[in-house]
Amino acid sequence: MSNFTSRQVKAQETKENLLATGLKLFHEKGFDNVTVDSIAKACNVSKGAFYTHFDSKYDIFLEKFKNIDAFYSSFIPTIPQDISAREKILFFYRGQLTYLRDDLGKELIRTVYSSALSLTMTEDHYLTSPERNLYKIIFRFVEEGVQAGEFKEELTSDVISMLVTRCMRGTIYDWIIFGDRLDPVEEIQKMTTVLLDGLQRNN
Amino acid sequence: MSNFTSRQVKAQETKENLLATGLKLFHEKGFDNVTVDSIAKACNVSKGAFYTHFDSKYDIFLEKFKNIDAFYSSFIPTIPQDISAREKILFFYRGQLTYLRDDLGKELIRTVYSSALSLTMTEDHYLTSPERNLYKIIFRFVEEGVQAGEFKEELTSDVISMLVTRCMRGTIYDWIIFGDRLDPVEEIQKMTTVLLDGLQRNN
DNA sequence: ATTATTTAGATACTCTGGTATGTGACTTGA
DNA sequence: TCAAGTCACATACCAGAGTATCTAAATAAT
Repeated sequence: MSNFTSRQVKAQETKENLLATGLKLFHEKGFDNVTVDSIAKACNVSKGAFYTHFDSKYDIFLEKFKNIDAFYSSFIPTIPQDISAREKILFFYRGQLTYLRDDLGKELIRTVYSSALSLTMTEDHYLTSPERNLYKIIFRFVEEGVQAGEFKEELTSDVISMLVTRCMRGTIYDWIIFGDRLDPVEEIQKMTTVLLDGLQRNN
Repeated sequence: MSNFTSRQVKAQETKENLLATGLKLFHEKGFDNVTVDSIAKACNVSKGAFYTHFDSKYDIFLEKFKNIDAFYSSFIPTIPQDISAREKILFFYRGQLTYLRDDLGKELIRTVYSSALSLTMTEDHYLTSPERNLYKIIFRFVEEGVQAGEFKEELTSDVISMLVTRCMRGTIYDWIIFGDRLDPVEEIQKMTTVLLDGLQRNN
C-alpha cells in the first residue's frame, strides 16, 4: 500500500521520463541545441507539463549536477588518512576533475559555469550548494594543514581555501574555453601543485 | 574632399549612434535588460538597421571591450623597467584589474566571460584577440624572468604564462560570481603573489 | 540623362524560453 | 455519493534575439 495516489505515481513517471530524455538529448546534441519542446514531444507530453515539473531548462541537469555531492561522499573515504593536507587536496582534485571529465562531461560543466555567471549569486543559486560543499571539504583539509603547520602562518584557513578552490574554478574555466587542447586532470595537477608550493611555510 | 559618399557618412553616424546609445543603455540598465529594439528605437531606427551594423547584441560592447588593448598599450610603458618579472606581473595585474573594475565595470566583464563559455573557442572568438594580446604581454614578462633565473627551471615559459594568466581568469571569474564580497584588485594581488611564490626557483 | 546596381534601412517573419490560463480527470470531505 | 477542490497537463500566448526579404534612395555605369 503505497502512500502515493495513482496521479502522483503517473506524475512522477512523467517527471522521470522528462529528466532522462532531457539528459539524453543534452548529451547527444548539447544543451543549446535541445529545445524544451523537443524534450516534451519526445515524451509525448506538452511544454506546459515540462514546466510543472521543472522551473527551467537548466533545472533538468542540475538534478544531474547534484550527483556531484554523491560523488564527494563516496570519494572522500577513499582518500588516505596518513598523508599531508597538500597530498589530500591534490588527491581530491585529481579525483574530482577525473569525474567531471569522464562522467559529467564538459558540456554539462560548461552550462553550470555559464549560468553561474548569469546573475549575481544570490543565496540559493544552485551552484551554491555543491560549491559550498566543495568549499567545506577543502576547508577541512586546509585546517588540518594549518594545524600541522604546513602553510604560511600569515594566511587564514578561509583565505587559503578561497585560493585553492579558485585554482580549481580557474582550471575548469580554462578547460571549457580552451577545449581539447587541455586535459583538466593534468592542468589541475600542475596549477594546484604550484599554488600549494606558494602556500607552503618555508622555514 | 572626403573619400566617403554621403550615404557612407550617414551610415557611419547611425552606427556610432547605435554604439553610443547601446553602451549607455547597457551601463544604465545592464546587458540583459536592454533589448535590441529599445536601442534601435532610441536612435529612431529599426532593428534591421541595427543588424546591418552589428552581428549581434554582444558585438556592441565588444567594440568597447577592444579598448582593453588600448589600455594595455598605454599602461605597459608606465611599468618600471628595473624591477623583477615577478614585480612587473604584479604591477600589470594591479593596473589591469583596477581598469576592469573602475572603467569597464563588472557587468561588461560578466558578459565577456559568459559568452566566452558559450561556444568552444574557435579561432576568431572575440575574446581571443585581447586575450592573445594579454597572453603575449605576460609571456614577455615571464620570458624575462626565465632568462633571469627567477622561476623554477623545470617549467617552460608557456606553461608558466598559462598558469599566471589562469590565475587572472580565475580571479575575475570569482569576482563576477561572488560579487561585492570581493575586491578584484585585492584578490588578484593575493592570488598572484602566492602563485608566483610557488613558481619561484628555490635555491 | 537614363539605366543598372548597390546598400542603409524597414518590415515581417522565425525560433525558443518562459508564462498565463484553461480543463478534465482524479481525490477528498461531508 | 456527490459537490468542491486539486493537480497534471494542454493550449495559447508573450518577449526578445536573430533572419529573410523588400524598398527606396543614392551611386555607378553606359
